[in-house]
Amino acid sequence: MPTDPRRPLTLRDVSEASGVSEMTVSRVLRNRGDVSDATRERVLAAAKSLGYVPNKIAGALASQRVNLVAVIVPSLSNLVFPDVLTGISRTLEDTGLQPVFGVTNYRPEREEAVLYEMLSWRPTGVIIAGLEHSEAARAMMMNAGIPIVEIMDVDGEPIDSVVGISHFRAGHEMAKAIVAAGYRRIGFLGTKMPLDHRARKRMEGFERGLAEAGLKLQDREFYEGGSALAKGREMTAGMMARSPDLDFLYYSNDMIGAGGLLWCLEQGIDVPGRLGLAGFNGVDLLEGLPRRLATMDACRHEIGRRAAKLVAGQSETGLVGGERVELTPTLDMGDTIRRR
Amino acid sequence: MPTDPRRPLTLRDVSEASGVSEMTVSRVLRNRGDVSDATRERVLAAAKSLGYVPNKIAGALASQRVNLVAVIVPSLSNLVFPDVLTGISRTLEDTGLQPVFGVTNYRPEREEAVLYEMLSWRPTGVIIAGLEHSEAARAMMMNAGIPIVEIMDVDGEPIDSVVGISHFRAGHEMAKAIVAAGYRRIGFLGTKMPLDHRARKRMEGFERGLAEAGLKLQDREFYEGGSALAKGREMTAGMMARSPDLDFLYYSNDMIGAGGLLWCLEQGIDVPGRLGLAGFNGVDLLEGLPRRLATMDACRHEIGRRAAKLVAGQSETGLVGGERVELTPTLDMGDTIRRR
DNA sequence: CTTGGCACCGTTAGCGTTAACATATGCTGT
DNA sequence: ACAGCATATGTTAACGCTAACGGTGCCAAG
Repeated sequence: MPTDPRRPLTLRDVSEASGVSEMTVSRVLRNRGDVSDATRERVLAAAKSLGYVPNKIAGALASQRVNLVAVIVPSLSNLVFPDVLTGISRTLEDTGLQPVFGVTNYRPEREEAVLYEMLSWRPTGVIIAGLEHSEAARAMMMNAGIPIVEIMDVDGEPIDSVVGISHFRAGHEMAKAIVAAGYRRIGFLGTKMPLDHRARKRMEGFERGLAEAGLKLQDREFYEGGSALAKGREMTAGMMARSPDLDFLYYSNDMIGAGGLLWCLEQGIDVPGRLGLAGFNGVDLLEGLPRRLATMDACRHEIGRRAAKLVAGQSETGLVGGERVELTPTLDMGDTIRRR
Repeated sequence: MPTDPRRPLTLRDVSEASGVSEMTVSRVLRNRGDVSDATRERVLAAAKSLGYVPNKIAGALASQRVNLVAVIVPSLSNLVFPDVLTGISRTLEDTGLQPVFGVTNYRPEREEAVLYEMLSWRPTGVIIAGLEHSEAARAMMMNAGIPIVEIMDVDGEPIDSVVGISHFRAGHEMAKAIVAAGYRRIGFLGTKMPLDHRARKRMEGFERGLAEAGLKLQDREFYEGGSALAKGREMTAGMMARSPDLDFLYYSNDMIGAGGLLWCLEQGIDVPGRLGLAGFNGVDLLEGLPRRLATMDACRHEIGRRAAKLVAGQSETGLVGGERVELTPTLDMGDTIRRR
């Protein structure tokens, strides 16, 4: 542990070193109120030479203001979230607000714990993934008296503001596009995560879309754990062996879709003629595959950006609180859905 | 913004509601000191019904203890960091410590700002990527009087503890393996990031390894921005057009390596016979490619885990501070380096 | 010369919690 | 019965900072 020579530095040390009151030092360090240039210089020099770092704990307590924004996401392995966080981080960069991330691993009790912990730091706002929370979590957010922005998903009752896409509609649109392209015997491959509500809603929307065309899923399979690309391969092989007459596979994310695509190409299957494929997310990581997988953009950066703007009070609609921002995911037909 | 009915709740509200002193409430909520079961019940019930959430700002100020750990990384787009953060997050989960993430975008001035901001919350420890920091940043960490753990890289002078791998050595080992496999005309493809010190060190180690065998790089190319997979493709095509006699390509990360691999396979190039390929990172995301790219594991989870243990004071060596943990990346020859 | 205003800086009183100590109550053993 | 101790609760004084307000000196206008 590096040097901790004397007791921790306080404003008083800087004030003594520069011969002014603590209040003046505080003013200088926060750029607030009038201070002559001469004293400002002196104070800054003293602070620097001492290596003083303000104590925001005390500052926040005294001023009742905290520049932290709590950001709660289920996972960092799912490629979607790092992107959202990046959007948030970038947008907050020049607002004086600082994001504080917490991860729940898709576990409601973890979410509750992380939320409690974060609220106890009295952040300026909360950005949290999803609309499904425990009763206690909802109650905490309702009572916090700060802006709450639920992100990713708009299918449900928000606590305050919400920024996201309709996953139900995303699935629904995809189903319509697939049916319109003439595919009829459709299989679904997804994750075995009862708590991933967005994946569930996409599938529900998808099935609804099929139903409207008088169709239903011919086969489905779910996986958990392991590398998505490899799983996509395996599951595709398995499903095509089991249901060889399928003419379309809808994957719940791009990674398993890419695995499936690679497998099909190796097998010499005619994609998209004999078999169509689609994923979800618009993971640009995957640009550069032999063929562009059909997908739907989840608007990850934009979600992060808009959510951050909302907590920063820079709403693009001028409203305050209770805002609903539904973004529209664009369908990218790629090279794996045939054009008629 | 959700209801903010009355003024914010404090310990006093809970104490009045339960008919005991604030101190007793505080004791109950922290599980510290003796409280009779009867009062404990009463206090908990009151706190719950009021929806009280403790104010850690005040608590931290009074107790001079903060359960936050500052975690500073350059980026979240680079697949490596989400993995490290996941390791940290998981390890800290049952220590009562809470990670607080900050992102610098590889910009030293950003790093300095984020660090200053985070230190001003007086965290219990700091986990920060890399060994290269501005003078001011180093000074801040030296004076913070808390455990500092620099991660990812061990090639340099740590401030306090360090957990990582030697990127120089990683490059060096890879060069030796490639040479041993009989390749002689070698090209390098990497990122154009002067501030990505680890990539730089890998390349230096790599060149040294070649030099020791009397070889040098025949060609090199650097990219920035864009999708890594697509870039890998493009750059590989470009380089092979320019230097058709190359017999090995070393990529600074697995994503561009994968792009290159896909391109080679499409071109019908004999990999690894005619042309060998290798990347870096051991991104398990990529398991499932038609062929397994040779790579070197960066020990991402383990780095996160060990670093978290260190700030949590659970050093695996029993030492306190100033610890150096060098992990050994394992070389995975995959299917893209020929075996003799 | 006064008056008012402005620029600059200091004083006072908390912010909500906890450490440390003080007090009250019951119980044990002799 | 009463010291002696453990258990259970209360009281007081910080923690380091900032909001709010109060001076002081100086200058321009009346």
